[in-house]
Order: sequence, then C-alpha cells, then structure tokens
Amino acid sequence: MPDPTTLLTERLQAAFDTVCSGADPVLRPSDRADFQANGALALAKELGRPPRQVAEAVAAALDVAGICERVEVSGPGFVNLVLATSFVEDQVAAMAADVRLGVAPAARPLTVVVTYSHPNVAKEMHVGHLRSTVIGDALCRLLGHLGHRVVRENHIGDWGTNFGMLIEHLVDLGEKEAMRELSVGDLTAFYQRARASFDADEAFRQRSRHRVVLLQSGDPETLRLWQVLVDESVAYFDEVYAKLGVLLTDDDIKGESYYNPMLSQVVTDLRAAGLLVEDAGAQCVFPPGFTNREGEPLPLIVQKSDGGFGYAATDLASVRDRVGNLHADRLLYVVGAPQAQHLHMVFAVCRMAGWLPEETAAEHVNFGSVLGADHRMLRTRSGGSVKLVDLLDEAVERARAAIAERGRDQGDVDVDAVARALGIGAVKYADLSIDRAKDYVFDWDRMLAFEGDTGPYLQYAHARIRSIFRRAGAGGPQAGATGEGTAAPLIAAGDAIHLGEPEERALGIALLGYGAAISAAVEASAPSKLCAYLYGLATTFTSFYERCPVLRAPDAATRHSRLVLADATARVLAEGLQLLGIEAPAHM
RNA sequence: GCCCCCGUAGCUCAGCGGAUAGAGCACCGGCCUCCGGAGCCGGUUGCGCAGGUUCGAGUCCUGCCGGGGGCGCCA
Repeated sequence: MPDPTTLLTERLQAAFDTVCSGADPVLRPSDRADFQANGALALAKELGRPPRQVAEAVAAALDVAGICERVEVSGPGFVNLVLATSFVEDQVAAMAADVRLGVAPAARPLTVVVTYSHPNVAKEMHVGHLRSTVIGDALCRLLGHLGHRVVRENHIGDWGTNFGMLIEHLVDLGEKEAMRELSVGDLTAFYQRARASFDADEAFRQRSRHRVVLLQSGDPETLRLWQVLVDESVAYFDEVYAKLGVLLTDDDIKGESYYNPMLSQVVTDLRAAGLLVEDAGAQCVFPPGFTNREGEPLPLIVQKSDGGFGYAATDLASVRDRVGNLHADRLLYVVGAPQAQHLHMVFAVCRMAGWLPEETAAEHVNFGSVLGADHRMLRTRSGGSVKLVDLLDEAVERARAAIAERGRDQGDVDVDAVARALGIGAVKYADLSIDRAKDYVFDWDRMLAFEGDTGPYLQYAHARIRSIFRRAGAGGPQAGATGEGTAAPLIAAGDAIHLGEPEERALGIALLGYGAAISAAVEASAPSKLCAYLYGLATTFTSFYERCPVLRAPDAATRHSRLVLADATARVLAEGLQLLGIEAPAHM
C-alpha cells in the first residue's frame, strides 16, 4: 500500500523513461492540482525540444489508470495530476484499517547509531542538553518506527583530569554527605566547591593531581570513589530523563571511560598508518582542508604532549567501535553546531585511516542555541545557566495554570498527568518544530498557547477528536476506549469511505501524506518536517470539522465514513506526537 | 585573517530549482444560536545588498553587509 507520492513517482518514472531514461520526474504537491511533475522542463532543455512537447509525451506515456482522474499539461510544461477520488477513498480505508497507518517498514533496515544527550558526571544538566536530548530521542523513535536497528548512545563525560578534584572533594565532604548532595541533584554546588578548593588550595591541587594518576592507573579505591560519583550522577540524569520522557536508559550509557582502554590502540594504529605527526610534543593528524588562524594546517590532537588523551582520541575510538563492533551503517551525532569543525576533522581522520568505509554515513546532526527574550543565550537572571529540571518544572506549572485558566471542569481528567503532558510536550514541540540548525527564542507564552503551531494545539486537536467518539456513545464502537498511544482503529473502515465534500477529500489526501512526512524527517534527520505535517493535518481537519458534521451527518453511511476519517486523523496525530516523544492524552 | 551556521510580513517561523512567496501571533472589518471555538471569511505589510548560473532563483555560485559560533594540547 504505497502512498500516493511513491506510487506516482514510480508511474511517472516509467513515463519519463520512455522519453529519456533516468530523467527525474520532480514530483511536487501542487496548488493547481493534487500533484505536479516538473521534470519535463529540465528534460526539454537537455533534449533541445519544446518543453510542452516533452510534457505531452510524458503525459501520453503515463499509466495512472485507477489512480488519477485527470492528467493535463499546463503552463510552460508542467504535468498536473488530479487523483481519482475513488483511489483516495480506497487508500484511506486501507490506511485506517492498518495498525501501522500505512507506513511500511524500511525495505532495507539499517543499523543506526545515534549519540545524544551526553551530560557530564557531577555537573548539572542545563538547557544546552535539552536540544540534544529531545532531538536525539525523536530521531531514535522515528528510525525505530521504520524498522531500523537503533543503537542509542549516551556519551556521558565520566573521565578526565577533572575527576581528580571531584574525587578529592568527595573525600573531603565524606561519602555520605557527598552522596546526599548529589542525590538531591545539587550537582552545581558540588562541582563549584570542588573547583573553588582547587583554585584556592595548593595542597588540594596536589592531591587532585595525584588522584588523577591513581585513577588512570586503576587504583581500586580510587575507582570505587569514582564509581560513586558516576552512579549518583547517573541516578540524577535518570530522574531528569523520566521527567522529560525520553527513551534513554542506563544501558545506553557509553561514557568516555568506556573508550579509555582503546585509546592507545588508536595512536598505535594511526602511527602504523603513517598518519601521525609529532608537533610541539603532541601526537597529531593533519587532515587536509583544515587551517588555523595563521592559515597553517590544523591538527587533530590525538595524544597531548603530557601523554594524556583528549576528546579527539575518544571520538576516534568511538567511530571504530560503532563501525567495527556494532556494524553501523549510519552514525548520527546530535551535537551542537560549535562542534562542527571538530567532528568533521574526526570523520576526515577516520576516512583517512580506513575506519569509516565510504558506504557508512557519518552525520553531524547540528543544532542552534536556545535564546532568551533578549535574543542572547538563555540565562538565569543572575547570568548562570538554566537548570534543565527547573525549566521542566516551570513548564508543568505553567501548563497547570493554563489548564485552570481555561476553566474546563472535567471530573475524569487527571490534572497532574495532563499538566505534565502539556508542559513537557510544549517544550519539546517548540524545540523540535524549528529547523534544527537555527537558534530559537524560548517563549513560554507562545509555546504553551492553544493556538498556532504548538504542542498543546496538536494535543488539544487530538483530545477533541477523541471526544467525538466518547460522545458517539453506542453509535461508535468502543466509545470508551481511549486509544492513547495505540494505532489500533476504534472503528472498522470497511469500504465505506466516501469523500464527497472538498474538505473530506482534502483531509483524505492529507492523511495519505503521513508516510512521506516520516520518511522526509528521517532522511534529513529533521523532526521539524514531521511537526509541520502534523500541524497541517490538524488545520486540514479543522476545516473538515467546521464544514462536515460528523455525529450529525445526514445519514448513517456518511456518519460512519466521517468517523473513520476522524479516527484515522486522531491516530496519526497521537502516533506522530509519540514519534516526537510527546504524549497525546485522550482528554484534557 | 580563515572556516561554519543564520538573515523571508511588525513579531515567531514554513518554503524539497518551478507557475501569483505561505502559516501562526498582532492589527482592521465582517460571520457563525458551534460535535469541547484547535472558530470561519476578507484585508494590510516581506525574500539584507550587488552581481552571476538557469527557460525559471527565497532556494545554486561569487562578493559585500549584519548577527552568532569556531579557529592546537578543556570536553
């Protein structure tokens, strides 16, 4: 059951091939028809023939019997396609009857490693971690839904020279007190006091440096203390993840320490490959095309002059691990835009060393910053970074206030649950609906609004459709079923779909675009594309709902057909939101 | 100085080389005794600048202007 885009592309391809083999049909949605193929114009140029003539030839060769009711050449050489309503009806009926809503799993499942979130041990999670975590989570869900093997990796910062000072501070505090402090999530204070001691106290500095040596040499007691820091921090991260509602678990953690044993091999192998150059005492690789401010070649420093390893070594090791051990086909790094150069250098070195085969894609899924109302990086009033938990708690409280303000008293609604779904959903949707690469302005009022392109709008749209079924009572099968998170139909479609009104037809076509929207989001690692689709679907449904009475439809058949449309829309909204990591309560 | 990202309506953002550049918010004027107004219809204002490629450029290329970020031993 291919969606119209796929189906039409196939048919058009065949038609274009009769004119010129391999020519791209350039199929697009059209405001003059349902779709238009623009490929004839470019092809005409290539063949040196009049564009309209080429378009006519394509149209003549096009076999869309049963799919289109009209094919016409228009303007300079566009091929406009109008779908047969009966075709749309059949497709919608099939989609509505399908638990996967017509979205076929990928023909060739890939192993995709997605690395995201990566907070630092003994450091607070702040807004900077929001985008990575939320975007990475959505990508994992989307990839998984298409049947790909998804390996989530949380590359936490759990190793390095910092840990000397952190462990000594833990010793000074006493383990019990340290654990108490860390378990309540006061990581900032812990880190800052360690830093303060380090800056102020020479003896502490000495101890810290010695502790680093002990840690690196595997001293059991030091490792035990280190593990305390890691465990407490991870427990705290888990709380934040639970609050956020993301898929990450402790099994997904592959911190810097995990790669530590592989680092010397990285150096050995790079040297054997003749790629390593010693420069100012450091072991470097100079991938071509990267220069510093003097225009000289820029090194990727694999091993520092003091013998220690930097994050470049860890990142190189992780690529080898993912390709060699996990057999990844695609690597996604959900990391902020400032790291672009570093990652590109890492990828370049891996290609040079033969660790990253040509057929394995490595992509920097970059993203911009979260800005405050002043268009500068979001900060607290005192200028500190905003704690992620504080932000999430405020979101839930604001959502609760918004619900109270709307004053809809529904006894059966779990206000706490809805406030959480709404508040967290609003934050996530605001983050996901914007083009990743752009900075965005964090604005509570806008993201929590029930109007416009927001999470709450989509959630409300979904809840209202569900309410139709509650109201349908005996007339609608399983009226009491909530349908949360499940794509199972509430109502049997049969062959009873009828799209007589323009709004019904428009809704049907919009529904059939679901699969293409998911594909587009996955291909570009752009959840915003799915957001845009869902918003469009919701507004299309509104027009339909305005114009076409459902429960008061003129006859039973029409009522049933419209209920199926409503059910399918609700399921797409709920599943689409779920693929973005956003809950869709059945009532609110 | 070099490199990367961004610059579309008053504001926040869509726009996959194609036919008159779209939403939401805000503003103005109408409408609806509505399945829980996610209301409906109409109106006002825009592609930073200059070249180029193309039958066709918001979209691709070059240069400039403006904003943000990065540029060797932190990660």
